[in-house]
Amino acid sequence: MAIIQNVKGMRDHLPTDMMLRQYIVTTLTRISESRGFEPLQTPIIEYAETLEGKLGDDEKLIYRFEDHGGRRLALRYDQTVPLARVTAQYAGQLALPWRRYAYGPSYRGERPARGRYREFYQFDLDIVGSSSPLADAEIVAMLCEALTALGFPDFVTLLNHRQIIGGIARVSGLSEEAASGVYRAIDKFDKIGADGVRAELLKSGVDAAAADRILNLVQIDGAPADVLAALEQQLADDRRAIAAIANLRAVIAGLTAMGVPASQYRVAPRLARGLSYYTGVVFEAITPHWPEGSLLGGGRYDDLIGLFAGRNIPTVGLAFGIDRLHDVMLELNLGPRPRTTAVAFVTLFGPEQVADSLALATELRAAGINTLIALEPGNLGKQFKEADRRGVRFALVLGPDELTRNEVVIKDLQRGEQRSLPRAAIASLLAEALTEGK
RNA sequence: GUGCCUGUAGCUCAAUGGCAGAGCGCCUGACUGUGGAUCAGGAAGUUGUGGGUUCGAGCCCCAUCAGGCACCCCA
Repeated sequence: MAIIQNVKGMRDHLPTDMMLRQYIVTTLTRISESRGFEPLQTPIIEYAETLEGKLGDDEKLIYRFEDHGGRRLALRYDQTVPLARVTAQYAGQLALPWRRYAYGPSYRGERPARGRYREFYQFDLDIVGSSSPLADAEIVAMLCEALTALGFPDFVTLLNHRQIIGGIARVSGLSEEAASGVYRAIDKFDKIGADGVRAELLKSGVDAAAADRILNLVQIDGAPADVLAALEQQLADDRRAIAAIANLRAVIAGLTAMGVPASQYRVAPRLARGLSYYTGVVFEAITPHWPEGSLLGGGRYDDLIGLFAGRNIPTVGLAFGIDRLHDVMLELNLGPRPRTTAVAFVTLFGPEQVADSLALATELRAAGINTLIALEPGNLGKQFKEADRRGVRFALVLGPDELTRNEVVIKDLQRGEQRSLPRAAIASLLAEALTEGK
């Protein structure tokens, strides 16, 4: 007996969901290509060794297996490590800086929950081979542009820099080793609050004075310029943090020059982000409608590609979580909700009219109108019902009367209006209705 | 990976340990050149799966699978 069930954490995406998902991907693709980003696709399967050693603790979530030839393989954990591999492998062919986008599934053997799946789709944007703050700004600007285009009413992009967090840890007298526990604790600030973070810090061995200092710094809030000025004062002794603050200032200047509204981003010293390969600017977008975590996030990782390439290739990138974007858009009722891909439904009046009706459908498709045909001639009521149920807006009838007059009956099932028009006029009328609908 | 909650028709959910039901959806017809509304009828279930307790289990117990929540972590 066959098992009729999805593998844990793996989902089917039925047409209704797919149409919204494709809208999201199409929107992101358009934004990417408008800035000259180029598409890349890599295999879902990599050598396990390629993925190992880049992810820290998360490595235990990698799906590993052996193929028929005894090779140690793994399903990709994200699209960033494969990008690093490609950049190193095709170093001679890729002109840097290189802007690349990629869309596809990745796999993590986590316990599934809402918005968290073992197979999940990401849309990645990266600028490979530039350390310019304008590269960081461009990625963040695209993030804001994308969420705006998708119709998100109230998202905020939180910005921070790894060396600001590092500086906070260092001026609080913590070692590099203790710092990672600090990152994890402060990253939870929005979830567990100041007291919760304090408790976590104490638990991970930070003394009370240092914990208070950290909490103090991490809670600095306000306009980006003010936050950075306050941090500059507090972290004056830490050269790396000061450089990071200057870097963030340059990024923000870029955002302003690129026309990103100031309401769409904030500097948040408490933002840490988990992935261990980030080295510079980090950011994530949050919305009150998704308390479970970030919608998407990214940052600068200047060392990762070097592990493959053998030379330093600074890179900044971003990953949209398509599954989460889709789930939130469903809840907020954002984006279009087509029920079908077809605009017109050509009925089959009777066996004698099949050939003419199919020819009509071909004409419409040639004119760019997505057209569905009935498969059983006769019983128009049933055919109209099918068109309506499918959510196709226009039903067309080519019966004996219409054929002698060289006309077509077109019924707008949405409005309930029906007209008989010259056959030649149908395509342009449908095309018109299409553009009006947008 | 740990703890807790849930699983009944396609969907949303009822059913004190005692005959498995409703609404929506679906199919047929009223309506052989027209969908939606209305009316009439119909199909639909191994109660996630496998064991156990009981005269009797959708309900209680054990296991297992899947989903959700909190940890952990992250998209």
